[in-house]
Amino acid sequence: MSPTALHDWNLDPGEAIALQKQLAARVERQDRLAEVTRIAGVDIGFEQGGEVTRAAVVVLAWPPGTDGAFERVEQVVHREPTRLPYIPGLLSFRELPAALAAFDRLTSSPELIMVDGQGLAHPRRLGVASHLGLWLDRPTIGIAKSRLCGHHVEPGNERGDRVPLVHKEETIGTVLRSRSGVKPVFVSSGHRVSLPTALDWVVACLGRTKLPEPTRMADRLASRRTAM
DNA sequence: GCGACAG
DNA sequence: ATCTTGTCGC
Repeated sequence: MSPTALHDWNLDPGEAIALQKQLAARVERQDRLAEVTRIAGVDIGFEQGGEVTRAAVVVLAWPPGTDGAFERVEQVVHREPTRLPYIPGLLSFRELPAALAAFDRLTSSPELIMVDGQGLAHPRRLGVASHLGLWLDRPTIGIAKSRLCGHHVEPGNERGDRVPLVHKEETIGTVLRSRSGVKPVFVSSGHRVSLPTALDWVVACLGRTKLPEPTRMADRLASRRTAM
């Protein structure tokens, strides 16, 4: 475990859940981000039938060019043996070790990080985006392609339409129709970014695609076999 | 006890 | 997440 590490990663489910409850109290839900000039996108993919975990981090320059295109400043792909199976609610324990190794190899310092997965929209308010933000002590936003917990009505069918995601009397995120006619995405605060601000950034990074550019590019790097 | 369940 | 071709629609 590194000097700045919050905890060890070799925990059984019971210990992991207890740890999440402790860490959740340390997640900052208010805005506390520096001026943004670099935005990172993170995603994890698997190879060899799941035996190998592949973490991808892409850093884009902000703002995009006049043509709307984002300049790719840096990218890192890290592979390592998969350590745990997927357990709903404990995703970060399976994916973060590889993601952190990828960040260790990153030379640039993005002021904002967008993660493929939930942030506060988690049963114990510690989705992978929040967990990563806490560990790196950096602002993060969670963008998931499906729901983990909470309830919501169906958002309008036009790009930009949104409805709140509520869990136990609390608004934990926003269900956003990022592209008309396509399944909505679930946006939530990760760490040091409020929900309104998180939504602003996601919308600002949206092309004509469903996913914002940072995670969309990380997605391709993590899932495709071809070098990009 | 019976469902639900990020990636 | 991943296994996988063609096909429907803007």
